[in-house]
Amino acid sequence: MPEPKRRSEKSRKAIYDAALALVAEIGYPRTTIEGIAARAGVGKQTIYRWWNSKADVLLEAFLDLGEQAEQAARGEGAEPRQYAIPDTGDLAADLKAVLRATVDELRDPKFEAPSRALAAEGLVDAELGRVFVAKLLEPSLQLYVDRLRAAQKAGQVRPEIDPRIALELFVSPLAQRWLQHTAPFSYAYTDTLVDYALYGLAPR
Amino acid sequence: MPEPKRRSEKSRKAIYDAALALVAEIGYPRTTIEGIAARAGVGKQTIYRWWNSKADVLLEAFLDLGEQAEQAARGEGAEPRQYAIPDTGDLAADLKAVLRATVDELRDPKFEAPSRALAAEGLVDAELGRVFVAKLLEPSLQLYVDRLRAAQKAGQVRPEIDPRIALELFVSPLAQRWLQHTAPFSYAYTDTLVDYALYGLAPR
Amino acid sequence: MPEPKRRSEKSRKAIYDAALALVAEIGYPRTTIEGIAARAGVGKQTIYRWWNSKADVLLEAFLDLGEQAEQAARGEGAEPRQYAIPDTGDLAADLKAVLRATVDELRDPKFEAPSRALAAEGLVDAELGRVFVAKLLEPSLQLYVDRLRAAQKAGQVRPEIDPRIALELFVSPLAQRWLQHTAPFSYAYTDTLVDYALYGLAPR
Amino acid sequence: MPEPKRRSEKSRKAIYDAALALVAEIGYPRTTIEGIAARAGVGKQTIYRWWNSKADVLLEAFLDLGEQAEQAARGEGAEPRQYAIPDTGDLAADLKAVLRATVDELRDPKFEAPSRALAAEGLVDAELGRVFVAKLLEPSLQLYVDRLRAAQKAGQVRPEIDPRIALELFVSPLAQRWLQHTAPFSYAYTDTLVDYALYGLAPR
DNA sequence: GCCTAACCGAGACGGTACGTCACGTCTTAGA
DNA sequence: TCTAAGACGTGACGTACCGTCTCGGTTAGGC
Repeated sequence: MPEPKRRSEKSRKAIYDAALALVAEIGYPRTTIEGIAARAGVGKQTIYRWWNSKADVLLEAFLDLGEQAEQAARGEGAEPRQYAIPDTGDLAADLKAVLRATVDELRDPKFEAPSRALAAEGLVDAELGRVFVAKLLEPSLQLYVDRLRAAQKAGQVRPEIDPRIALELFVSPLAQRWLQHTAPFSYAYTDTLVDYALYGLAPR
Repeated sequence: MPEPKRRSEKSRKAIYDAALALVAEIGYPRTTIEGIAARAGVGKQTIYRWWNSKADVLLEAFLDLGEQAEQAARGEGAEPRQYAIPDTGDLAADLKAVLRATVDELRDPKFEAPSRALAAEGLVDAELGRVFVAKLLEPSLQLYVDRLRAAQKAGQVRPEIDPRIALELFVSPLAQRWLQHTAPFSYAYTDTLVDYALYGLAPR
Repeated sequence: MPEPKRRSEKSRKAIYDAALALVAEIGYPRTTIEGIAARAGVGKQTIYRWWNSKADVLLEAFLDLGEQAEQAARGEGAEPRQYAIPDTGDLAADLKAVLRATVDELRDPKFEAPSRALAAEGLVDAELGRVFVAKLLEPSLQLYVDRLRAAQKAGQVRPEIDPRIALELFVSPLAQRWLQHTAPFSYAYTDTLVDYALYGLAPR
Repeated sequence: MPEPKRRSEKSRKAIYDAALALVAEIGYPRTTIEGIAARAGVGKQTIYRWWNSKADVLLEAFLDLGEQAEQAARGEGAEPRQYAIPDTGDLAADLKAVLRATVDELRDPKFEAPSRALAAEGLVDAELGRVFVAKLLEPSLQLYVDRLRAAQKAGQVRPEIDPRIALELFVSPLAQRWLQHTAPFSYAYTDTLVDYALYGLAPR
């Protein structure tokens, strides 16, 4: 039970950097705790003192990366609620815009390696999966819930629809194509998903 | 390089059995090639001669399991095309029935451990992922394509709909809930997915 | 490369003991590094960290055995130069006595297995052979050189004789009989060697 | 229990060649039975059928090499008893000549690698050692016995001398210097050995 | 402003599994 | 019918990391 007050901030950052760099460079499976420690110029014990596994390290590093990005964004723009889904009144357009942005983000190689690795590890390591979903996935999904509820109020979505399920109609297909490379994804694809989801497959 | 004609069928089966059993008993990460070899009563080299990795072994073992199951089914029933989606004329009912069956199957612990492990490994190992998708995923998805095309002919699905994308509206959400435990799944859930997908979120 | 200061003395001793015991029990060829590690309760890496080969381990173990024996002898006797050849004035008698003692020593099964193994390995592994000769053989031979030089001063050996060559006349035959079992050896044999060497084969 | 009548002569020769070549090229320890079989273009079983170990193969190959050399010599010269020690009446000169020839032979790299390897293996493998000594060593030594007995009859060696021991005075030192590299050897050295042995170390 | 307890880097340790090599046995295709 | 080819179970190799454990040194908090 270490004393967080004495914790070295410099080492913590160095470990995050080393972990992210190694996963990007050589992939998650070949990234080792010894490698992270060596790259960070840190003793192995310093890692074992504060984390339980390399997945743990990477998860925190990735969360930290997100926070930094958020703070950077918060810093320049005056807008405090950066990460909400826009509401122009046109639900289809708003969803398409957000999904297109998501496509761009998923293609950023900087995010791809660690998030794919964490997703994979989360499938097998239940505890990590729980944290991964709670910390990274659900907050994003909640934004869709909010936007869909607004759309319900505006009469653009049927009132009996459960937004938490509804969002999966377009989010999960994109996630699956990304994670499993089942098929390529593009703006056209996400646009189509939104149209299909909103207007259904059956003739109207 | 090795000569497949001289391959020992007994060893191959024993390796399949051992791999599946170990993954089920102690989980994929703690399953080792040495462990599989020992359990199968086989030399390590016999595994390395025919497979590249433990994921490879497990994938083939799982495919073999599927083939055996299929042959068993083919044996008792007279029906040669066992694995098609039924077509009663009622698309919604047919899809709901198939998804309910899928829910049951995904809950079978015998299938859960290896398929979850393979899915996870496929996310990170591109080559394995490709094979996983091609051999296990796509054949199943093709059945939905067929059924949706039939529905289009019957006028129950709009003709401009792309069935390969349409099927993702209900298949991917289920897959994601199963893989990532983002939320529980049930018959009610899959029924809802089918309804949402067929009739859309927007008011009709 | 490793830091000798942090070296575990306990492990080192345990490895020496295990190596000597195994060579004595099952013979050198069937002694393995894994076996030594297991017997010593030590990780294989701890052996590979400090030695290059099992021959290396055994050589050091054997040298250590000699040092211990020497220290034990030094401890009880007051004589610091324990290992010189006695000089009673009678060269023939002195040499015979030493060679008889050597015969006894070579028959000690505790020394036989490792030293025979090291000698054999040294024939084939040049580097090991060099060390074997320098650390084990030459120091002993030097004692003969000293004794023969004293004999030269006393007029018992012709002054033009090279002691380093002369000693081989009785040492090498004994060594060869021991190593290659070309013929049995006994006190009578070594006595004969000394007589032949001192007085020559030709009539006087 | 194989049937020697059906044995393939071509394979036998090919195995000898391969074994000698490999030992010369990569050394005895890195020579393997699989390597010999591959090099000889022969199945492993063909080796295991006729020999017990790689030392066995090498020993026979080496003996065969000697026989070939002998037959070649016998072929050109008319002299049937090629390998006796000459008797010019001058024992010292005869021995010096033979030892000089031996020095030359020991320096021949073609013989060095296999004979050194066999000697080493013979130290540790008792059965092989026995055969090595009986087949290779003793016949040569017997020639010295014969020559020394002749010298005794001629009054050049004291009658009470045991020739089998006497020969070791000059043969063993040379053997040891060669095998163990304890010191270099030269014509001067072997000449010296003969002089010391014949006339003794003590003043006459 | 000093003391001292903690964290720090470094890395040796007992282990486990890796992927490779060679062993000696056994089976098979083809000459 | 014999042989080359080589797959098989076995076991050791030498390496890579695991997670634990010391070791000095440094560093910051409470006295």
